[in-house]
Amino acid sequence: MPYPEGHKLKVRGRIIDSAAKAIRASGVQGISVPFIMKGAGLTHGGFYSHFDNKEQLVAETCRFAISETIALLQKAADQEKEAPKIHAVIHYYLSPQHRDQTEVGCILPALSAEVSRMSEEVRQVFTEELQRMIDFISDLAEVDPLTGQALLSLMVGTIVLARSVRDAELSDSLLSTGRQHAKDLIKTSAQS
Amino acid sequence: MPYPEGHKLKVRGRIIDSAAKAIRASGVQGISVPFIMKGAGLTHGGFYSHFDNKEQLVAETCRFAISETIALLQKAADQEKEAPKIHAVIHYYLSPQHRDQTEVGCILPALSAEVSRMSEEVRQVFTEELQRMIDFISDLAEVDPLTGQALLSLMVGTIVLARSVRDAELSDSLLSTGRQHAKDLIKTSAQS
DNA sequence: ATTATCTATAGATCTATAGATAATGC
DNA sequence: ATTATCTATAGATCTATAGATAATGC
Repeated sequence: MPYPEGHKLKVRGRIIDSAAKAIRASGVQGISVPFIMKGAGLTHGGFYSHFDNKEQLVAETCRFAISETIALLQKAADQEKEAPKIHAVIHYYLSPQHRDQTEVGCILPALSAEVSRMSEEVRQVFTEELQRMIDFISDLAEVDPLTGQALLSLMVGTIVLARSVRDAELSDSLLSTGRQHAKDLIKTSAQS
Repeated sequence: MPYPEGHKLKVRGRIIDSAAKAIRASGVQGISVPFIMKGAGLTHGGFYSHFDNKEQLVAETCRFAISETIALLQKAADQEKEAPKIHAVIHYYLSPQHRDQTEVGCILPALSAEVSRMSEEVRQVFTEELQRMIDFISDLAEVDPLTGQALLSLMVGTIVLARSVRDAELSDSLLSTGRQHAKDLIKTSAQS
């Protein structure tokens, strides 16, 4: 057997890693296979021995990136000692840092619109990962899954809009209002 | 003077009209100048006598499309006789119809992510139009502009996610939960 | 000896431009 | 006579493939 055990799998991981950054930063249609491969330290010709096509890479990248995001949110929650853990997640998600670092941020605000227009396969993966995200949020906030859905919708919509405006003040305002109403949303649902 | 008065302006309008549909359906990077021109009944060569480049068309299309959306929402509000007018807007925006008809729907869920990565000029136009949308929503809901921002974030995020999932039940659930929480959000803010 | 990766390239786009042609008002 | 639109094309991409080369384990 040439090459060390698991060599190809590691390289495959590097390609997904490169794709995850590039795609979040520039969108699926905004990056090319050669660009992703360059980011993994390879040339474009080898790509097709790892993936059938670009779409398959996108699907795997979505799965990978959501896991990464959930891990980061979990870490933020674990570090919170006083306030409710969900507040730490809300502050992390709706922070200027998360808004400004698209390439390592959540894929939901970055890719949802584009995924809507992609193949059933990609949308299927996206759906499963979105569901995991909803479950994670609902559990942490100790609310029913429906409230979790609304909370996630609010957070995703806030980041989407905060990223698109060319007005620092408005963008910051969208974030802070989003944080406030996200917390209110949980409180209101607890009362009913 | 050859050609009737205002002929070129009318054709320009037809190009923007075609672009507005195509871009919302497939994204800025998902459509080509030839495709847009074909939709306006023209060939691609003439495009550059109407616009400097594709970006300029996108900017003008954003301006046009938001006006169109505000007009539609205003119409929905005007038709409501019993419930608060903002409820009619919420139901219109978060309807399965709006989710399914991307090409004539609001550009905010369709284009925000892509606009984030475009030129300052496009983002400037987008910002101004987003502000008009926030003002429209706040006025109609009779809430402060900040609450209007959160309400719009929730509505945009809900449509973005509802469009991306391949699971009719989950998608419908996102919409109905979004409607419920949008109304709650207004009620809660009225109390404070 | 085997297989991952590289080089080279086919074929299909895309944006943008230049110059020819067609459609109008005078 | 003037100008909007069309045809043709340059130059730069992009995805995907085929076959050559390089890197490893035996």
